[in-house]
Amino acid sequence: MTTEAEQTANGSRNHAASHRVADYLRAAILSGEIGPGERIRQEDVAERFGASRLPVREALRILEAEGLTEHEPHKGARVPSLSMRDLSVIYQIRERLEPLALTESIPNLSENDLRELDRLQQRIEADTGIDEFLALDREFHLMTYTGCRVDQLSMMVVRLWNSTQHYRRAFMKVSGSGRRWVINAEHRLLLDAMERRDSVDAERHLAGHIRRTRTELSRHPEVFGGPTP
Amino acid sequence: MTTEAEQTANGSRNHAASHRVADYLRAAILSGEIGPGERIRQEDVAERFGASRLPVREALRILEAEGLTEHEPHKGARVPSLSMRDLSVIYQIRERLEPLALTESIPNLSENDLRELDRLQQRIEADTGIDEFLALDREFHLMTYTGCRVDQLSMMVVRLWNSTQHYRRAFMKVSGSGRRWVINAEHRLLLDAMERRDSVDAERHLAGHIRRTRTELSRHPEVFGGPTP
DNA sequence: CTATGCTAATTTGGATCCAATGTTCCCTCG
DNA sequence: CGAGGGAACATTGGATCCAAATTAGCATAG
Repeated sequence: MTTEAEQTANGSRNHAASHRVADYLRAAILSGEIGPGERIRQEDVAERFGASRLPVREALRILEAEGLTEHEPHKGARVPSLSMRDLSVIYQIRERLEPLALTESIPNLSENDLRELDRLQQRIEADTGIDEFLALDREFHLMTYTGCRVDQLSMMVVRLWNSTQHYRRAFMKVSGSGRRWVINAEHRLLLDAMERRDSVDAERHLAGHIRRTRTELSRHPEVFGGPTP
Repeated sequence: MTTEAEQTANGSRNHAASHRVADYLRAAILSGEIGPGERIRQEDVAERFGASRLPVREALRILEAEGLTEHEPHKGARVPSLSMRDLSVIYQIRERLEPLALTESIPNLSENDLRELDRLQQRIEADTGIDEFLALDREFHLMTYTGCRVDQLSMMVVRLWNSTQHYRRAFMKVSGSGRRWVINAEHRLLLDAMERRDSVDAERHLAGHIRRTRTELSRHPEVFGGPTP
């Protein structure tokens, strides 16, 4: 599962233009280049992408179905803003879904995958900037689900990550780096359980990891004030 | 939550043509008119719908993102076939997600909603044909989630129902009507817990209901052989 | 008689053009 | 001076046209 493939939120290597545009826009939204509430004009995208508006329109329909954009007839597309309640429920969904994905994945992970996860965690523990941390953390978690062979489940998980990416960044910026220490410990416990192929234990650690993040997040309502003026 | 609105899998009353076509195709797939493995030709749909191919193309992108169709460049769209494992995992997802949606929903349900649910259950208990039963059962369950105000969660639930609709029909046809008795009892227990606003109990009954259906389903592998020759 | 390769027809993908709707800005009237 | 209306502009939605790719059918050679 390459980073590129993850972004597409589906395993198919469908490289029609609509999908390339969708990937481009998805990346722009995930990177924060396009923030919540911001509008997306079809012609701008078409021009920047060097194509006509048609593939852009199809791409916007895809993103709409993924929940990454909202549409109003004759008004266009914008990135939706989430409320604290929305975000909290999304974390509750993750808390129930991702352990399942993990259990589905663990039997299919190779020893090599596990070594790669270990290397990733070492890079996470190095003192990097926030953006690099976010990217690595995302890569780490999604990689633990690499072995999950059920497309619909992996897709759902990736989409949950996608729709919260912006708020995760805002959260990291205000919550300080004290949490990184906790996160690393939790990752280590998770990795240990995975190396023992102990699904039950791994599920428990993962659910706790997500639940604690949600709790911490709920203490920072200022995350919602900043980027949507 | 009207039946029509449910089908769209999102609360927005976005009645652009692409969405009307998407609704039309979705209904055709759910009703079994278009079965797994079957191909969808753009021009056919456009003609039958009295529009050009463009809205159809956008609609197909939407359905693709919803997992209701697969696409290959220059080959077109088809309804994907699910394996027994896929279906089983989808039921495991439902077993974890729907109880959450129920808990989110229960506090927001009016007394009137509950009475309506009761009437629905009475209609389910009447001895109807399979297709009517499937429609009513779907309406019943989705109605229990009416109070869930988190779009992403309701959307996920509806899509899980959508992607399994065809196999649920096939299952009912082979499993005989003995199960209906069990289903009715489980629905009654669920309704009772909901009327007491006991989320914990309701979650337990719902999870059990879904789990037992999955178990029963796994005893009927012939469901996958029939409709996809 | 079968297999392979070429050609023609079908179907999807993309671009441009036109129509419908929404928005903005300015002018006029109270 | 402010509010309301209208016209010009900007943006999205839909239809038709053309190009690219795949598939199917046929002919020919082994």
